[in-house]
Amino acid sequence: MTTQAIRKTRNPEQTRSDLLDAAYTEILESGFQAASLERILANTSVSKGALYHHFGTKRELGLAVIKEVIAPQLAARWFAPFTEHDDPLASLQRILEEKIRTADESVIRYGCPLNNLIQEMSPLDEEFRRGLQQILELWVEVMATALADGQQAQKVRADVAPKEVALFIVAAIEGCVGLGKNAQSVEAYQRCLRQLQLYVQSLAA
Amino acid sequence: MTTQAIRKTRNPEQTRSDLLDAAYTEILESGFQAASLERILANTSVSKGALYHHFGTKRELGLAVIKEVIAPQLAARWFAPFTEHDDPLASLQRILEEKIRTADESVIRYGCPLNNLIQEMSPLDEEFRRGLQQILELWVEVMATALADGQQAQKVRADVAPKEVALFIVAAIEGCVGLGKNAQSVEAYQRCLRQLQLYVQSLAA
DNA sequence: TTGACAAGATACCGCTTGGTCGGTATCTTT
DNA sequence: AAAGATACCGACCAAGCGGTATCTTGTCAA
Repeated sequence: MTTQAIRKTRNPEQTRSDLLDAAYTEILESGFQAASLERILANTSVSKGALYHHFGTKRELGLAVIKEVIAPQLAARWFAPFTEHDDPLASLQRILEEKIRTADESVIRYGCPLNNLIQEMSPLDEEFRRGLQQILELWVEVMATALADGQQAQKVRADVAPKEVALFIVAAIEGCVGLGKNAQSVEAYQRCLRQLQLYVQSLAA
Repeated sequence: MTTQAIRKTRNPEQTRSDLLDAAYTEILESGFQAASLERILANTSVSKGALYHHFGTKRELGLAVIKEVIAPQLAARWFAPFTEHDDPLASLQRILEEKIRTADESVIRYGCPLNNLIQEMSPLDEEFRRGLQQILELWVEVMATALADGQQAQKVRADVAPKEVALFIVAAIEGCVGLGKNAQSVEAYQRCLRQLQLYVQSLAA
């Protein structure tokens, strides 16, 4: 009875990836709970049947976005640069400098996707929380290791506790993004990160 | 036709205040968008008619929660202590110490109501954003003034920029709460605040 | 005592939501 | 080429949502 077939050729991986991308955007704009499947579908021209073929529930889709979109994105933007040099403070300063330089409307408008989901979902869904926590722990660990290495190389003060300081720096970063987001001010975000730079500088041996 | 009248005696102010309290809790637990009016009503035994007599829309209720519940609460817990002494760093250390000492499950579970609403609502509703921003600006201003006073009293390093540092400290606080919340760990929250204490200490003249 | 209005009650509405289901088209395997 | 599995389609559904309309009742000034 039903006439269908808009998608002539099949491409399940592409479909799945399209859904993840659209879901990521929708979640970034509206949060997870308020994210509308209909809107996601409208932005992908994927049918509801296809969606529910790839993901069992909205929740599964959300979890997949965390693992397959947000985690890699943050890894590329924040973790990777640490492995490049042996002076962690210089690396961190460079990362922060880059963030300050490239700060624009889009970052300030929707903030950090990780932080957004933490505030919204971590008290409501244990599996969401674990997914987000995994990213967070990796981030802290990468930074803590870098700081410890820096201590060995005599470039970081001996009295800093790598794990604690790494935790604090991550917290400060998320805080800066959050404040910038509410002020809707790229400049406030930059001023906040500048103070973080000064703090990082104070860790030097 | 309708049999009614559960509330024998009237008390409009009490009703309003009950609604604000219940809405505050519901928003804290579910976020604003996912907050259910029906659930708020169920927790107050107030009727829908009464709710819509006091508040025109759900949105108005949310804005009232920000102005009449969250703002005073934060003022009492974070701003007020500053006015008590002339050494801002000591005041801040004392506040942080207090937060570390009294940190418990409930703080860690739902996080900071201000930060929650910022992440969720500030990109979606300009009036929400302004309401939240007002609280934020007051907070930063109180702290910046205290720092500037501290500089006059030679208790704060002369090279710190009061406004910028105040902004950073607020960001760091929100960040610490956020991380503790996702880790669901009072201890992580405390460790994070301890590093903030060390930072604050480093501002001393 | 009464009239007017504020406060509160409840049934109802349109709409969106996440999710289901029977069916079809394409791809892979044999 | 037949068969079976995978990918996809879209109409449909119950439930919950915020909001409205119409009503009753408590309060208090005149």
